[in-house]
Amino acid sequence: MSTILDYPRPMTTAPPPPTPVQLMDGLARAAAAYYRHFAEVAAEQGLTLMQGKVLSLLRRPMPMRTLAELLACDASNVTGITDRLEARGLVRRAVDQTDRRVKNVLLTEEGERTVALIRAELMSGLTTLGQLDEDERRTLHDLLGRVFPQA
Amino acid sequence: MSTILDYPRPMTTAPPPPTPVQLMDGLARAAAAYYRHFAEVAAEQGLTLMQGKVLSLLRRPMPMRTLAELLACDASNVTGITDRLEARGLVRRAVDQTDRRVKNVLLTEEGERTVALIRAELMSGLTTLGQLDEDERRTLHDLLGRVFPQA
DNA sequence: CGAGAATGGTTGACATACTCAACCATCTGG
DNA sequence: CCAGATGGTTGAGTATGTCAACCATTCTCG
Repeated sequence: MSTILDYPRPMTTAPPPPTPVQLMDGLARAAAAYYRHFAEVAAEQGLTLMQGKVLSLLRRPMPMRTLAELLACDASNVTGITDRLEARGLVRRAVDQTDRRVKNVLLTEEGERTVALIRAELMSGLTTLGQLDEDERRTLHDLLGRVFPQA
Repeated sequence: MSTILDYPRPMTTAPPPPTPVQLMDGLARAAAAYYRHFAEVAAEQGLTLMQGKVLSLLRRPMPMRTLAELLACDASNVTGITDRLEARGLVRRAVDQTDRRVKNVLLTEEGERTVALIRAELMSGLTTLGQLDEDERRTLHDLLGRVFPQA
């Protein structure tokens, strides 16, 4: 059909580049799909999306305030989420010894187990990731890092 | 053999490919950053993340049920969100003529204006996207499409 | 046709997420 | 030592989210 619109391009068939709008749509779809998957995985452990997020962030203990910044939400919100996680025995508050205002949140054994399950299920559910070869994984990682720079 | 999809790098230093875990982390960071940005843009219009999401989905009128599927949430949830959007005059319910059970949600003029602002601000805020060249945009779009296939 | 099942949407009850203002405890800098 | 900054909690209020129960309409099939 599209015989007329051709213009000189490399011998390999290069599809037309996506418009910025299409790219933005792609990002939106990807982000939505990621969180849909994450929410499902968290739900398997009886957790909400946010509870799963917090557990995932706790690779190392960190103050409530830091969690609030990472989640981009109010500190009082973190209080509530942490309350519920603590009530389930997945998390613990430990008063910081150098600054007694600070409460460090850390995973309990049970919390470690749960987050390990979540991570495993998160990976095994995204089978498409495993279908990328090394170059593609490197490229995707690099491009995402450039579009969404660290911090 | 896919020479055009590679971007230039010195032959000697091929950075190590990211581990699956690192890649998953990259996806998590990107998704979080995307929604943080989206939420900020929506907030500029006095809207929540979900309200902004719904407006963005309404490129064309669609039944409540379809919205619920796209948002991956319960239909009764969509009722609430639509109620609030309708109360602000951004959206309207129209009974479908072929199936009178169905209510199609559509943007009002005001809703169109608002979503246009959101889209514009969403783009102009992500300046990093504009810094990718054509090949990189094509590659990113392609890889995202493969990791998160359309429906 | 007509009775029952299926579907789209709303309502009500309830848990969670989220923000804001007010507040206490602790720390920090003159 | 005191005034202000900082970390966290509480309380009020709204939004989001699920579930069960419920109409209205449509579909299925005897």
